[in-house]
Amino acid sequence: MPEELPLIALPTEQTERADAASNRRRILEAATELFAARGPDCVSMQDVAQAAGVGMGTMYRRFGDRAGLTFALLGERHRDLQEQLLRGAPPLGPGAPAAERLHAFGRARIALLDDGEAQMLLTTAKAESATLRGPDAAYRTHLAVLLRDAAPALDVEYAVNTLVMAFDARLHVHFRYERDWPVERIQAGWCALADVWLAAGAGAGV
Amino acid sequence: MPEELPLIALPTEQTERADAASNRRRILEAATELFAARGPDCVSMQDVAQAAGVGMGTMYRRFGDRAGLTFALLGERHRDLQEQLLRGAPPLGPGAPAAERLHAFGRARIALLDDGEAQMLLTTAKAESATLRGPDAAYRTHLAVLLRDAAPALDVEYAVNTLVMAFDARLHVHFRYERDWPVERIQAGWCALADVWLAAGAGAGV
DNA sequence: ATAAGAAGCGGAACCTAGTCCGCTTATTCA
DNA sequence: TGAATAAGCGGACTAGGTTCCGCTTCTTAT
Repeated sequence: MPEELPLIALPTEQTERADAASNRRRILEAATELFAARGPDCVSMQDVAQAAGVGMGTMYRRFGDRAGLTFALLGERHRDLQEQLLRGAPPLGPGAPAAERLHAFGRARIALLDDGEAQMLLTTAKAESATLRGPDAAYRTHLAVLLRDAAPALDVEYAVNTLVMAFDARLHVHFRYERDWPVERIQAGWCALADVWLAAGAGAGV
Repeated sequence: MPEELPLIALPTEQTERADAASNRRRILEAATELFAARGPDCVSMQDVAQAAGVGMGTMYRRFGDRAGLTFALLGERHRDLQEQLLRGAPPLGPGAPAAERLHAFGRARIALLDDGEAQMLLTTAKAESATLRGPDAAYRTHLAVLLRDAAPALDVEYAVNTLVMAFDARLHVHFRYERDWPVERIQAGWCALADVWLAAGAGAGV
């Protein structure tokens, strides 16, 4: 039996009108270009709307807010990773021991964060954390499943949260550019956290 | 020898001009009243300035930004807690074993968060986390000292971050009001996290 | 084919955090 | 006491995210 399916929802439902779908695509393309060209902190929603040739209303109808647009832009990479988690080869995919799968996942996720994602997420810093609504929301299930199997003695929900909070974009930027840590140190730290939960939870259960 | 002194800076330096100090006081009083009366999410910086009888320039000269004002409002409670950590009776103050001190601190800090602080911090959600600049910034040192002594085998800086990230206001509100957890569960989760780091780090060191 | 209605659209208006700058006032020192 | 000066002040202004609403366009059922 495969794990639960915490797939990131594909934004394009079939009930979307043709012009709406084309606008969505144009907005995403325009945003991708502008973000790449100027950096995400020098691109306003106006800029994107103008470049895409749509009005503000359209932007906000499609994506809800700036965070929604950002998450949509990040969606593809995360759908790939998620696909690997569900059906890829071990250690990312099923088949490897929990500790190895956790490590592989953590490293991969932090690598994405390090590859421009953190900067993008920082520009969305409104009233909610990416952890609860953004890409990482989808990984909670994955982590919960792994922990529940391998460390049943834990308050799995709490442990999962410590693990995803560690993907916080501001924290990543802090470590990386204010403290000059190499990515590997952040990844190692995360793996240690995962191990530590596993060790603590393995005892009582099974 | 006492621990290092990560004291939250008192905002009133003696070099502050008399009118400036009085304005600071009036702003803080006005903000306290308005926040209490309407809730922090229904009070703009304009509102506070008007109620205090000062201009916007004064607000921003005194407190830098909305987050600065909020942190100042929270300051007193945190100075109290910090005082207890440094010079109070065990288990908060010096003298108790590290695990007990960590538990006592975590519970106290989460109690503050639960007592209105989370809602206030949510309205500041700009480009930085309270973890890096707000009240919790001051607790990093405390945690680092305790961990360094009791668990020298760890990457203490990373572990400290997982511990303070768990004080995230959004996360707290999520657990508390969207998932309806009792405070005690959050506190227990945090204590478990602290224990788990201690257990992992105690082995190799000393 | 066409009319009815839902879905979508544009962009001006709004709200609020944060900045700027010319004027005012407390302080200090002769 | 009375300049000189640095600190502080007010409030109009800017910028950017978000909302609103009257108009347009796609869809579909007849």
